[in-house]
Amino acid sequence: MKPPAPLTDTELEIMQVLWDLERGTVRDVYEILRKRRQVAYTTVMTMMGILEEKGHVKRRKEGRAFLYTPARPRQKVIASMVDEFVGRVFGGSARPLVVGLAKDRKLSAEDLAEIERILKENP
Amino acid sequence: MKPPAPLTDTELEIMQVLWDLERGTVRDVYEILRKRRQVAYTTVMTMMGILEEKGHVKRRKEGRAFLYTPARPRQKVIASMVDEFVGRVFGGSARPLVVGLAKDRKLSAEDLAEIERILKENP
DNA sequence: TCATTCGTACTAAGTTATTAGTAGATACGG
DNA sequence: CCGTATCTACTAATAACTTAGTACGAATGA
Repeated sequence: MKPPAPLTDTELEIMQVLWDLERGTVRDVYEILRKRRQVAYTTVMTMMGILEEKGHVKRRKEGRAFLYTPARPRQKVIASMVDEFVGRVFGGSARPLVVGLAKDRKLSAEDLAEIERILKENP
Repeated sequence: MKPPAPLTDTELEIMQVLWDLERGTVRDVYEILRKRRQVAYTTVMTMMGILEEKGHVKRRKEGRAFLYTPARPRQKVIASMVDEFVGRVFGGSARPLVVGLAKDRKLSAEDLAEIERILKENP
């Protein structure tokens, strides 16, 4: 059960759609993606095939087409992406990340309150 | 003055060394890098040449070799990497990022206090 | 002087990611 | 039944990234 290879940009883009849908066919994903940017149906299909090979999604036949479902919950995958990012960019410490966000005014007082609430709740 | 293309992994690795050193030759960077992992001198040189082409570093002749200096401060570059990451992974909102960090206990009460202090100081 | 060291420029190979086209099977509408 | 649409599998082309080798000039030192 080792975690799959990290998601590339396009892979992530498709996974986000799939997490939102919870499940979907190539066509489902394609129809959503094409609203944002030009992309070919077969491109989406290729990418979803790759996601399946890499273990990011499971698929089963559903009528004529495959129905794809995320293999791991969004939260877990995103968390490991954050870990990787923090490791690579900040040497593993989240503190300079949030400090930087605060200095650049990317965090509000409400965000702060929310963090405080979470830290209190999960002691 | 457009910001250069985003840093790739190896580029970032070298930039981190260069920001730490403030300036350095290929050999300086090479000697530090090779302590962490196997790498060829010419590989480091190639990468630093690419960093120069991309505008991430400046260089000038210093005796026989080139002396490289970062073109932009670490803080700015890292901040735009964070922006890109937050945009790509969290749709642009820093809140779910820090909330996730808090839930995963990657933030301490001290970190929280530091954020609070910064938000108060920069109103 | 002459071999060695150091540094650069140039070249190249291997990998991965991304995008999409083609061919063929299957289903479906009329 | 036949043409069209849909879906998959396979193939391909391009680009970027990473790594490192080769060639050659300049300096060094014995």
